[in-house]
Amino acid sequence: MSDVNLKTLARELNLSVSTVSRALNDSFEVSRSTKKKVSNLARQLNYQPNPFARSLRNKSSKTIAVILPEITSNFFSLIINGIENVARANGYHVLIYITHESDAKEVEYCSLLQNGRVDGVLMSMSGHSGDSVHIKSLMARQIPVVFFDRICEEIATTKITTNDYESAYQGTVHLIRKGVGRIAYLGISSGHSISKNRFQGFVDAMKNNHVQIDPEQIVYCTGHEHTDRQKILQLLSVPGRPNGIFAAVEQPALLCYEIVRELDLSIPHDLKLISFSNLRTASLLNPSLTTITQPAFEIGREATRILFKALACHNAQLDDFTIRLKSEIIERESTASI
Amino acid sequence: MSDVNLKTLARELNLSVSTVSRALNDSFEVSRSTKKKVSNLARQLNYQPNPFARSLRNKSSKTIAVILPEITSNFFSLIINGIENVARANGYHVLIYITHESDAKEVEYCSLLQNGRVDGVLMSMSGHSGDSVHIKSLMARQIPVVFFDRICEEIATTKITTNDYESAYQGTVHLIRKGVGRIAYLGISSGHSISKNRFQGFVDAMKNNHVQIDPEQIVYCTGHEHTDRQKILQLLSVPGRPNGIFAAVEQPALLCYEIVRELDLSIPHDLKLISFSNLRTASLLNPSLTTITQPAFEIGREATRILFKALACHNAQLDDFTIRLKSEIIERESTASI
DNA sequence: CTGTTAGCGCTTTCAG
DNA sequence: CTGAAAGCGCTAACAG
Repeated sequence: MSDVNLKTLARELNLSVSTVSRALNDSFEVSRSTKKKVSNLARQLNYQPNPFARSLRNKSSKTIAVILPEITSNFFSLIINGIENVARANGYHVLIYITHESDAKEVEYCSLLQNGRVDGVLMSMSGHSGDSVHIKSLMARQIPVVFFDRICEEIATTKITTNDYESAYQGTVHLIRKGVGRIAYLGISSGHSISKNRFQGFVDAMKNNHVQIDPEQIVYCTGHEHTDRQKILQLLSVPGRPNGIFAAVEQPALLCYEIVRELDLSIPHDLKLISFSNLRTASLLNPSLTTITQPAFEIGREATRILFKALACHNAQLDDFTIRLKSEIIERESTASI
Repeated sequence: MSDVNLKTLARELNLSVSTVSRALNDSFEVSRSTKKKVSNLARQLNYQPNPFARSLRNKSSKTIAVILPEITSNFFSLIINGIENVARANGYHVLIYITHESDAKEVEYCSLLQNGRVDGVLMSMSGHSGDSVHIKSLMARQIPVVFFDRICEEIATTKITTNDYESAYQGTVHLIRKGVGRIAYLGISSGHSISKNRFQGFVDAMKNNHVQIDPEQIVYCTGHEHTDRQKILQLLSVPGRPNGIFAAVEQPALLCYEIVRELDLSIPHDLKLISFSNLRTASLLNPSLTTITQPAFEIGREATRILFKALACHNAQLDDFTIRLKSEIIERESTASI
């Protein structure tokens, strides 16, 4: 660590520490000429204020935390990109915490942030438990929290997510319009509002279009590849197997696609797929894998903007409302089959 | 921010601040009973030490920074995953800075870190300029820097990367063994050691196997999709076009694959591809897209471990050497054509 | 075993 | 316009 601090500068210039501080902070009450002298020397010695002394004094860290379940999906890394983008533009630093879908880690990280390490938190819940005292306790300490994507409905704050119900509905209709009669649902088992909304969108679309839902063809994946593979294999191996699949999450969709290849089904002729996905390469994967793509970068940016608005107003209470950005249904044109 | 601090605890328990501090730090010189009392109250009031006061005092932040060119590729997000993994296991926090391939931002971020905000830095150079004073200045201030992937050879510190020369060599041989006669090289224009090593591996493999290199078929992409598309189109449109492509970077390979689809070439029969890639979905993309896959997660972990070793020894100087983890050549089995 | 005190580097009254 | 001094919350001598 450098030993260039205010005292160094003050000594060198025969000024007091406070004057130097004021000069660097561009205070009204310091002469133009001293300001010049100070800032010149500061630049020359490459002075950087000690962030901890400053945070300690100002009770503000110019740092925010992102807590999210994973990072190796394109969706979340795009979100981080958006967050970093806005944060840097505001001179803020970004701490990253990955829960790997563990509730316990989420609690641990929240507790780590209880004492001012960050001015605010952006969070996508791993929370399968539905418990949220750790978050409430964070907010009780005046640390604003904004949710993105996997929001927590029971907490009164601002939430950014997508129009999951509508896009699931539209996506299902999309399959139905293609004349697909036996549509399976591929989701993951979790109590997230997101899963619920997507499932409801699927169900309503089916009902409103008088397509029957076969309970056997509603598959909840676990995230364990082996188990999920069995489930999907079974789904696709029986005689009355589906000829369309609506996947509410990306990972099972990819697994499904792999299995389809192994079973040597002909896509898209025997099976049409639509999936929530932010894979940039989805278009390369298969012409029939129509995607419901969420505006990830924009989600990250918007959540961060909202957080900063609160921070700017001396931690003004965040209003309790949900912004739903629109997902886009992207259909591949090609009809090549594999 | 919470107002539970050492003073609060001390007042409540009729102890001095220093005793409370010692008790919480599990010092030798405090009785078992007071330790109990203190830690009980601390837990009860959910006491969290103020990180800034601590950092200011200890001159250590328990935080590291990751500076890297981008995050939305699977490769880099896997690396971050590895970094976070080791950092958290050591009780460290992780700050993220994305340069978006901009040298200026890299310089800016390094300067932000000059004054103790972090104890160490993990870095993958965007540096196209080859300039590295900003990094030297960081190290001059006793902040250890470990490079990963895009290392900076002229800086004397530890570097973690992969055996790029060897795997490029092997990859090329792989194509040659398949009987491919006209092999194009797809890279990006940059002075990175990585690019150089991969290119050299390609060249040497070609020479040693007496396959001629056609200068027309060495294409350097820019990262601008439109330009790159033109270049690749041209490469594939001429009569004596290549029947094999060695891609030293993932992005041009994907672009290439897209174009191939548009041109309706038959893969793998008319064109065999091999590419450096960490796409988890590469196997789904195409059976012929053999990949050279870098151990990204392990790169992240190893770099972080090495950094911590230095931090543990009171910022012991990091030795100047390069660790080269092995990439894996993964060939898809299927022979289906698109 | 415990308390007193000084000081990390900074900002901000309060006095000139 | 500038300086002296206090204090943010913590740790670590030093003294009992």
